[in-house]
Amino acid sequence: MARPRDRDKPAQIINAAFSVFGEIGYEATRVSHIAERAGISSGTIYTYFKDKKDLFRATAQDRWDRFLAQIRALADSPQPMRRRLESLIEIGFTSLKDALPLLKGMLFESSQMNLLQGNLEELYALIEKILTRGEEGESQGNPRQRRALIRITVVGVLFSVALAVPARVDREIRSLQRAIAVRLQESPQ
Amino acid sequence: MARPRDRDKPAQIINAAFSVFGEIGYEATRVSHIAERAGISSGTIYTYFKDKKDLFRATAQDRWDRFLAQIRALADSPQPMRRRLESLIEIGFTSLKDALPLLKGMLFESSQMNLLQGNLEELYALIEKILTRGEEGESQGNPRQRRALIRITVVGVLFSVALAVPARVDREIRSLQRAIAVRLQESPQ
Amino acid sequence: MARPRDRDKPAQIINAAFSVFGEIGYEATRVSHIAERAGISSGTIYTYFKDKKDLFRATAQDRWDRFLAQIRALADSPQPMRRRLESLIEIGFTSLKDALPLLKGMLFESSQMNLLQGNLEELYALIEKILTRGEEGESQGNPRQRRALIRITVVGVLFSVALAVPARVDREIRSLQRAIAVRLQESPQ
Amino acid sequence: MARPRDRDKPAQIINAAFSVFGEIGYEATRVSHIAERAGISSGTIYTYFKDKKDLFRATAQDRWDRFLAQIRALADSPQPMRRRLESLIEIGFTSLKDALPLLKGMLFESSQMNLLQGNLEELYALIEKILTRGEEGESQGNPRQRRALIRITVVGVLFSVALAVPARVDREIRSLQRAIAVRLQESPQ
DNA sequence: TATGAATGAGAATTCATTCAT
DNA sequence: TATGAATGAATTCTCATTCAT
Repeated sequence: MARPRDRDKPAQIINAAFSVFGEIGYEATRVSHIAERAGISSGTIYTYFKDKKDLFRATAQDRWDRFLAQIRALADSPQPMRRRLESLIEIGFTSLKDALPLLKGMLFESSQMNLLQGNLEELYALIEKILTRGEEGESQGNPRQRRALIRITVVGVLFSVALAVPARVDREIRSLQRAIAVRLQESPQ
Repeated sequence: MARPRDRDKPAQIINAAFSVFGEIGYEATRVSHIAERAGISSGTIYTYFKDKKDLFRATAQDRWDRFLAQIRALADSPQPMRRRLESLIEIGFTSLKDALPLLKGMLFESSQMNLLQGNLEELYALIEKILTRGEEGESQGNPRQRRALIRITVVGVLFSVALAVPARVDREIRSLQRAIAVRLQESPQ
Repeated sequence: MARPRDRDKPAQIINAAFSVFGEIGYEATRVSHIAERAGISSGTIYTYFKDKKDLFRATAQDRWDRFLAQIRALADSPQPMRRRLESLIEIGFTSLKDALPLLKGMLFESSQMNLLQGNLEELYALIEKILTRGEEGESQGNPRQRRALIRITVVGVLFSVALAVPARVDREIRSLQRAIAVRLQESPQ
Repeated sequence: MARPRDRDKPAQIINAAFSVFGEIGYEATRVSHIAERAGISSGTIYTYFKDKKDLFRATAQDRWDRFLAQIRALADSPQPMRRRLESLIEIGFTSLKDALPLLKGMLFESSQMNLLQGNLEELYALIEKILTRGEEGESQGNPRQRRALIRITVVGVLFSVALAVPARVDREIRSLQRAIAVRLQESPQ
């Protein structure tokens, strides 16, 4: 039962980092502030993370991993297409809302862009898989074009929400979600 | 009698700022570096701009103004719809490529988001005008939805390109441009 | 009649300097601010004065010269002693009031004055207590006057010593100490 | 577990500050110089003091507190009046000598002191002349002492007025003027 | 002479990181 | 391991002074 004393400490730090980075952004965030919120001393952070940048990376990765795990499961699920699409939208927007602080506060730093880029690539691939699996027989237009539209849509949704002023975030999410849902139904896609 | 206030100096500074901010981002940019690239002393910058933030704002605004001027002209042009659409895509992607350093290096700072947001609002409105003018008679689906799709598409293109690694920027632009063009032709829009 | 064009310019500058230095102190005064108040450009000041310090010196000297001219005249006047004393006090206090801004604004670090002031108040009170305690029965002249004399003496000693050149500090202290001691013994105080 | 917060560090810093401020004045003092003299890094100063001004205030207050503690004890001591007076003078001058650097270096613009000093010398001489001319026959006490009293009085009046808050300047002038006038009439001078 | 745009040295302060305890 | 005091590098902006006009 006795879990090693500090098994949870990194997670604890990451949670604190997530909220602080999310609230005020990478540059404005003080390591000491994260430590305070995690209920530890700032020195301790350096036991688990190389430096502030590393902590950020770990924090962002942690959230992406959770999100992609869901999408991956979906990509492999035996559900029929239409259901998969609905789930994709559902999961996507829910996760987005959840991870929004991170996206807003942290990813708008040029130094962090690469991080985002890598994760998006995997997401694009998963979505493409979701959208095409089971329809292999039928050529649905140019695949390059399909991929480009996926990219535009994913990125467009992501950053539209990220750019929204806090008071309008929920409304924006609903609005975009509806538009996407409608488009998917319309298109032969 | 004194050296006359150089009318080009602000532009000269803004150009230097544009390139430096664009290359390494707002936070990493040193005012002294901008001065150096502009071939002036750093103190001179403060003759024309209140502080670093003000210089950034002026730089970003300068590029947006050029871009929106083109889009505005287009929105008012008497060309037929199809031609307007082509121009929109043409101008949009050309300008985007031009302003990319700014977008990449500068706008990914949470403090700068508001700036972007305001400018985008006007762009959305202009694009909507371009897409709907002359077709007033026909109700083209839900206007809210149309606006949401415009937002997604504009933001999606903008940030997809911004996120692309430098070596792939041109390819990405071409790819997205083609996808958008095709979609416009397909949709009854 | 045609007075050389700029005969008055130095005086004009000095008057502006007097008022600005007097209002906000030497350090806080900007050369450009003096120029502005004098209605000239800041560069012009350097035609007449070597630098800011020199301008200050000239300004202070100008006022002292006016003041000392009066005192000098008095010292040479054939009036009887009592009349001379009255004039001395009259002139002295009138001039002091006139030159006060200079004294206040320039010779102190204005920002630090409050600090000194507060502490001195307590010191005055303590000294008064020391001088009067146990003699409550006997009214020793006007208490206001006593307090004024305490202030003059404390401040006089303090700043006389502070003004002494380092090599003379000890001598000055001894000299003042002896004078005070003698006075205390003489006065019924 | 961490290096315990050094209880003497603030005092150590204050002592260094006292000497540096005292030697070259507030404005000329560099925080880095104080740190160097205290044998610490400049950053450490900001662990204990908010900023340079706060450090100055603390330094000045520290010395005043020591001084006033002595005077306070004296005010409450059961000694007979004459003894108290002697102690007052003794303590006052000893403390003054001790705190002199602070007074000198901080409360003046050190650069301006010489200016004032030179002018005062002439004023002292003139006043002495006014007070003694025509009375040459009669030896009026010790001339050194007379000069010392003149100095104390002139400087005392000057700086008392300079220290007064603006709203009280007129009242202070009247009060001091009256006290001086009365004293001159009383003394056989 | 006068102007005022340009210069550029100069300094306080912050905060990620280290390391003595 | 945890702590948090200490470190010290690093950067913006001001403003006295210069000098091209």
